[in-house]
Amino acid sequence: MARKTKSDTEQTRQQLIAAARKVFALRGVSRTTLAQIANEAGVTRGAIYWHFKNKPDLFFAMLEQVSLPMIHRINENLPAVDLRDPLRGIQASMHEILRLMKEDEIARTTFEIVVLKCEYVDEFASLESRVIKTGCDFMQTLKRAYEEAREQNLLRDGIDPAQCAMESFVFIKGLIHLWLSDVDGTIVRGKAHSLIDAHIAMRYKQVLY
Amino acid sequence: MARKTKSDTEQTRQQLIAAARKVFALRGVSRTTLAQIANEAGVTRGAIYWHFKNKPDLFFAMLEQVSLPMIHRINENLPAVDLRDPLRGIQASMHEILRLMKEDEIARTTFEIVVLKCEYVDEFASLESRVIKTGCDFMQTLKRAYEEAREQNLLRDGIDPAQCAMESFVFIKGLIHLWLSDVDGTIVRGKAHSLIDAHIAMRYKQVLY
DNA sequence: TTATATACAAACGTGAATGTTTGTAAAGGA
DNA sequence: TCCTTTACAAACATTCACGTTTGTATATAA
Repeated sequence: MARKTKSDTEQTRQQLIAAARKVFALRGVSRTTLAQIANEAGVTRGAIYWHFKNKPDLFFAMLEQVSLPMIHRINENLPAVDLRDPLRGIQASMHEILRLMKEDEIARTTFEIVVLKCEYVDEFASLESRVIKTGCDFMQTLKRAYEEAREQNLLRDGIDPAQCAMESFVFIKGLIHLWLSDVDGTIVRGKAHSLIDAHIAMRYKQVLY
Repeated sequence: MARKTKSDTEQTRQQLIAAARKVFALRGVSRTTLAQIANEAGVTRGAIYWHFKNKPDLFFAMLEQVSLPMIHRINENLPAVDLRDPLRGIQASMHEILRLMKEDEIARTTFEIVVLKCEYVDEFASLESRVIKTGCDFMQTLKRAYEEAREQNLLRDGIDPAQCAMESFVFIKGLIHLWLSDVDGTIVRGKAHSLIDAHIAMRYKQVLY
């Protein structure tokens, strides 16, 4: 077979990842065969075994493509938006997550696979701890923002920043799951943004709107 | 082979369901083979094919065993606990869910499978809509409780009962997922109950504790 | 008591996915 | 120009899970 140039090679790799994402989302990770992925990418299994060790390896390569830039984009919204009001930063960060899932098809599909089309066992069990760890980092950032809000006397009395941060994390976790499950968009998707606003509004000392 | 009496037959069926639950939780639904389940139950695959059509059929039978009584137990806590304070009813219902997951191993394992060890595709895609539907019912009940709370002037100003109900549903969904993911219990499990209390407290007109 | 249906066990056949090996045409270096 | 390596395709061998069929001992009904 015709050997490709270096950029062609990388393109094949990217096509394989894209094909894997598509088939994973359609058939689920376990039920997806490497032949299906190869077929979707217009190559044979030989190409997969050249670029990746096996299915889990391809799976994690697919994750890498989105996880790192995503974490960065979400965190950068947190502190910077409005230094005088950290709650707005949290709010913006949450809206950004939703925006990503709506507009970025790659991110959305990847989320979908991680949440609904993957079983957390054996080689994939490590994914669980990775997700948890990322969540903890996010929670820490949230906590700092809430502490800052309290110092600025914005936070409602009797609210503990750490607990509040965890509750926000639980909230966004649940929201993501429900948003993804609500495929026809009749239950959650239409109201998700205003839900975030309500979630944040409840934390203010006085309700502003 | 020795034919069993009627009660023995039902016992075999229950053993198969218990074995399926155990192996599903360990290996994930897709990777679990019927031979593994039969082996765990101390029978052969012949017994499985006698009692169930195939793996999905066994899977849904396993769900039936817990879903119906569970829904009932959770809902019964909602309105009745304290008619003078519906928010306490919501709170009690949420605590009851946690209690179930902690103390009822069958319920916990089943939750674990549904949340972490199952891919929502093909025959199992219908499970997603079932979960969603159950959630919507729960949300409706929550909404009525919040409306009642508002009529009794317990609810904080500016809170919309429908939105508040959805946020509570999102909260409990996220909490269940994180509780299950937090296997070593260092992050969420120890604080889950107080998180619920904080979630409810934030909805009161004045913070009581 | 005999016949039949029950509740499985055991064996069979089949397809299909995996990992590996072999083949091969072209790219890139010397 | 020639050789080596690359980037796959294609073929192979093996395992394995599934569904089906057949066998069989025994409860139960007649």
